[in-house]
Amino acid sequence: MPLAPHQLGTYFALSEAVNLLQHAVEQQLRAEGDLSLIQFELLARLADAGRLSMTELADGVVYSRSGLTYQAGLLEKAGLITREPSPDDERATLVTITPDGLERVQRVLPGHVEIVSRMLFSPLTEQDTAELGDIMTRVRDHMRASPPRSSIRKRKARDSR
Amino acid sequence: MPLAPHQLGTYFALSEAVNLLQHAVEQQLRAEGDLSLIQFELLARLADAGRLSMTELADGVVYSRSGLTYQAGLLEKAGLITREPSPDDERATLVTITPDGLERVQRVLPGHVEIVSRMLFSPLTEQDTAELGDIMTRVRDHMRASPPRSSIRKRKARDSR
DNA sequence: TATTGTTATACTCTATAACTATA
DNA sequence: TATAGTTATAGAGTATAACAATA
Repeated sequence: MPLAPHQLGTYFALSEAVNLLQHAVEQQLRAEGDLSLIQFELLARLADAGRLSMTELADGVVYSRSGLTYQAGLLEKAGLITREPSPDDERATLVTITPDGLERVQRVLPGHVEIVSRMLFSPLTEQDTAELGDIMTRVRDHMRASPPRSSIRKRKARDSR
Repeated sequence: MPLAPHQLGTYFALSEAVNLLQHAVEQQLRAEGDLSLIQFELLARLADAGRLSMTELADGVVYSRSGLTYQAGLLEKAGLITREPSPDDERATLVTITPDGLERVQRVLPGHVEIVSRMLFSPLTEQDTAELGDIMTRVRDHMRASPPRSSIRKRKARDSR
């Protein structure tokens, strides 16, 4: 089924707007907190959850395990997180945010929020925001429920080893 | 002004969904056409416009000039575009898509469209799509009209040299 | 055997600054 | 002086495969 013309326009506007927003946010995080977007997301998740295993931390960040190890290494070297073996499962590593890490998140959060408010929400009514949230929540849940073919391929390839 | 709770949820759903979609699209473009998303976007713009200067090509792709030169170098080496000096303005470089480049775009387009249809649009009604398009078009135009502070800083820095 | 995580490695991408040439 | 584009270079991010250790 080909895309209808209005679908194409919707897709382009969506991609372009999110790219512009992410680009602006990356500049802000780098300037005010010396953090990449992914590092901020990891810290924000930890600030919310307190302590997570590497696998839990990777969930939702769409990341290879080695990539997460790399980023965790940077954050640990910067003193923003600590890693320790889990007592429950000795294969697992528990990641904890440090006071410095919390301080860093709090430092960049106002600027982050200000940009998102100004760029994304300022031209929207409350009803727009609610509709957008409803639509994108449905889309996200749909995507999470039906993984792309690449994941299926990977699972099949792994299964047939 | 802090974000209202429902704004935060909207922002997260939006970011996460677009990230998942882009990740899937990148896998598909790489697998079926050996192209990065940016290379595909550049080729698609050229397929539509036929011939563009480097500056025109950069518009909308949010890219440093050197980054565009790098990507154009890759595409030219792959035989998908050609570059030639402009007769009108000898500083400018005109970029043209080759028959091979067009063929490459056409090769990956069906898979691309299929993924976007399945991941983004399949859980949406026509009205959802229209609303999403309307909202994101407004947001995108707003972002384009009011550039982020970093651009202002750059202009001011340049002006005061 | 499967899972958790790390390491080694190679590659891609991106940004900055310096540079050339034209307007 | 400003603009179009390239180059050199350095750093960051990413992915794959091989690996060790535990479940």
